[in-house]
Amino acid sequence: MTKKDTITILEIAKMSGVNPSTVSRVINHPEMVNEKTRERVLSFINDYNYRPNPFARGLQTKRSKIVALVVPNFTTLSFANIARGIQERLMQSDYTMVIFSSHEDEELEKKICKKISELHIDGVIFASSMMPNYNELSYGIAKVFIDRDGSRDGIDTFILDLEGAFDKLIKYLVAKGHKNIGFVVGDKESYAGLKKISAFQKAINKYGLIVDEKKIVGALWSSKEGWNATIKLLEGKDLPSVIIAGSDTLGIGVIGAINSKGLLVPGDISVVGFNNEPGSESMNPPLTTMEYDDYGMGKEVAEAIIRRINNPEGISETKTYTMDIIERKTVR
Amino acid sequence: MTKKDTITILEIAKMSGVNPSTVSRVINHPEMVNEKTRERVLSFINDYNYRPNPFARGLQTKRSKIVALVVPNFTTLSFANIARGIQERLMQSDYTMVIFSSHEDEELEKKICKKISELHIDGVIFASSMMPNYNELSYGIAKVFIDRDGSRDGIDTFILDLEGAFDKLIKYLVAKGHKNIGFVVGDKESYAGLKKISAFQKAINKYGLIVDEKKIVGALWSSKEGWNATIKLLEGKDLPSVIIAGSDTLGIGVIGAINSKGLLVPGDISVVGFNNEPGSESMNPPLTTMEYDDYGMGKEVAEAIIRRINNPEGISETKTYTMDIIERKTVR
DNA sequence: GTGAAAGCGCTAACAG
DNA sequence: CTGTTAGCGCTTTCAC
Repeated sequence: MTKKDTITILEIAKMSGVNPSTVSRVINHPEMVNEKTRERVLSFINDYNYRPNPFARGLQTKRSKIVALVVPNFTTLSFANIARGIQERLMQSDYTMVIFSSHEDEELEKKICKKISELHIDGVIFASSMMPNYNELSYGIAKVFIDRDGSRDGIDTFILDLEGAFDKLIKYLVAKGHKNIGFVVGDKESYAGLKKISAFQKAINKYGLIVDEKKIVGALWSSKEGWNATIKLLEGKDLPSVIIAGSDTLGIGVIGAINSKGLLVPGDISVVGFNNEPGSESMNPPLTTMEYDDYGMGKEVAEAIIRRINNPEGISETKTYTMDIIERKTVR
Repeated sequence: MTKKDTITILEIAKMSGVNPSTVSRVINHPEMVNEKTRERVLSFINDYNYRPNPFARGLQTKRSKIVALVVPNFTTLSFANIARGIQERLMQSDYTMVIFSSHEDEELEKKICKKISELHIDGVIFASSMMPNYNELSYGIAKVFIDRDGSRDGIDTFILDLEGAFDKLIKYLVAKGHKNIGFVVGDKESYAGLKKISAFQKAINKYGLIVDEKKIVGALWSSKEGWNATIKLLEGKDLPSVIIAGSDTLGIGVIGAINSKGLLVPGDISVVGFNNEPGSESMNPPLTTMEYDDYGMGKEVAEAIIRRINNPEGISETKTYTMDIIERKTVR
C-alpha cells in the first residue's frame, strides 16, 4: 500500500515534459542524456519511486536480470555459504538469484534446466551438478561451474583444489608418523565422493604409502552413515591410526563409532574432518578439519557470471580455491 | 542449442491453422476450445516444445509465477528443509521460488521487500522475519508467515508450537526428577530466542519450578557461543542438573563445555537440544532433542501461498506444528 | 467455438 | 541530444 500501484514510464515522461524514450535513456544510458534533462527526469523517478516494469523490459531486451544457482542439495553448509556470497554480490548489480536443488537426481536436473530456459534466466551457476545436463539449456545462456571443470567447453570454472588439500593433509599426517590411514568418504557414487577418493589415492601414493581399498569406506553424507561405515573400518585387526572423514558431519559419526568401541580420539585413533562446519570447533574433542573460503568463492562466482552475461565471448577463466588445515585436537 | 531459440505463439497458430488467441486458449482455458482443435494445437505445442514467453505473459497478466521465500539466514538447517518442501510443491504448480536472506538485518529486509515488489512477485513467504517490514511490499501481494503470527492482519500463518514443545519438555524433565534447569538460549535478541525464553519461563512456572534468570544465558547461534555461555552457567556453585540448548548446534558446545569441566553427560549434567539437526544422533553421547516436520511444513506453506495467490480474499488460516521429543542418551 | 484487434510497458532504431 | 515509431509475445475483450 506504501507505493502507488503502477507508475509507468509514460507518466514519468509526461511529468518531466519529455518523451518516454528519454526517460528510458536516463535509466539505461544516462550518459546519452543532457545533464539538466537527466536531473529533472531523475527527480521525478525518485519522487514517484518509479521502477521499470520487468516484464515489459524483458520482453524488449530478452534479459531477465535473474541468475539461477543449481545445487545438489540445500543442506550442505558449504552451499549455503556460497549462496550467501552469490546473493550479496548479485544484489549489488541488481540481479536476483533463484536456487534450485537437484537432489542429485538427473531427471529433476533436466527439468530444472528446462525451467531455467523457459524463464529466460540470464545465467546459471552449476554447483557440483550431474553430468552435462546443461545442454538442456537454451543456447547461449551464460554458465559458470563450481567444482566441475568446464574449461574445455569455454565455461568459467571455480574449482576446489581437493588434490592439493589431500596432498597437504596426507603430508601432515605422515609427518606426525601416521602410516595406516582410513577414509570414510561419504557417498562413493557422488561427484564429490569420487573426486575425494581419487585425490586421496594420489596423495597416499605420493607419500609412499599403499592404498588399501578396504580402508576406503563409503557412506551417505550423514553422521549416522559415518558411524556405520567406521564400525566396518574398525572390524579388522589392522586398525588405522587415523581416519579421514569426508565432511565434519561424517566426522561426528566417526568419533562416535570410535568411542563406542571403547577407543579414544586422538589417543587411540586420530580423526580429521572436512569443511570446518559450524560445531566442529566445539566438538569433544574439537575436530581438526580442512576449510576454504566458500563465502568468498560465492562472491567471485557471482562476479564471473555477471561478466559472462555481459560478455559472452570473453575467454573463460579457471580459478582454484585451496583448502587449509585447521589444527585442533583430534590428531596426535 | 537443443531447442530452437524462439518459437512463438504466432508460429504455433499458423502451423495449426488457427488464430493465436486460440492457441492461448488451449493453454489457459482448454475447456473453451473444441476438442479436435485443442488436440491439434496441443500436438504442435508438444512437437515444438512451445512455452509461452513469461515476459509477454506477465506483461499482460501481471503475474510472474514466482514466489519469494524470505529467511533470516541460509544456514539454519530447518530453513533448508522448509525451502526444499516449498520448492518441490511450487514446481508442481509451475511456480518458481526465489530465496532471499535478510541476515536478520532490518535495512536489508526492507530492500528485499522493495525488490520483491519491483519484480512483481506473486507471493511472499516470510520465515521468522523482522517486524512489519512487509508493508514495504506492494499492496495486495499474497503473503504467508512462518513462525510469526499474522492472523490479525488476515495473513495465513504457520507456527511452530514452542510453548507446547517446552511444556512437553519440562514435564518430561520434571518427571525424571530434574528441578534445576539451565537454558542456553541462542541469540536472546532474535525473534526465535525471545519466543523460546518466554515459552521456557511459562513451562517452568507451570510445573511449579522457579525461573532463575541467571540460568538463562544467551549466545549467538554457534557451538562456540554455546560453549562459552555454558561455561558461564557452570561458574556458580549451584549447578543445573540439566541444560536445554536452543539448537543442537548449540548443544554441541554445551556438551563440550561440560566435558571441559571434567563433568559427564548425562552422568553429571543432562542435555537436550532442539531441531534434531543431522549429526545429533551420532554425537557422543547421542543427543536427546526436539523435532518437527520442517519439510512437511514447507509443502503446506507452498500450498497455502498458491491458494492465497489465486484467492486473495479467502479467510486466513493458522496451522500449528508440534514438536516431539527424540529420546536418545543425554538425559538421565 | 473462433478470429480480429487492441494494448500491456518498455527499448531501440531512425530521424531530425 | 531528443522525439517518433514500431514492435517484443502474449491475453483478452468483442464480434461473429
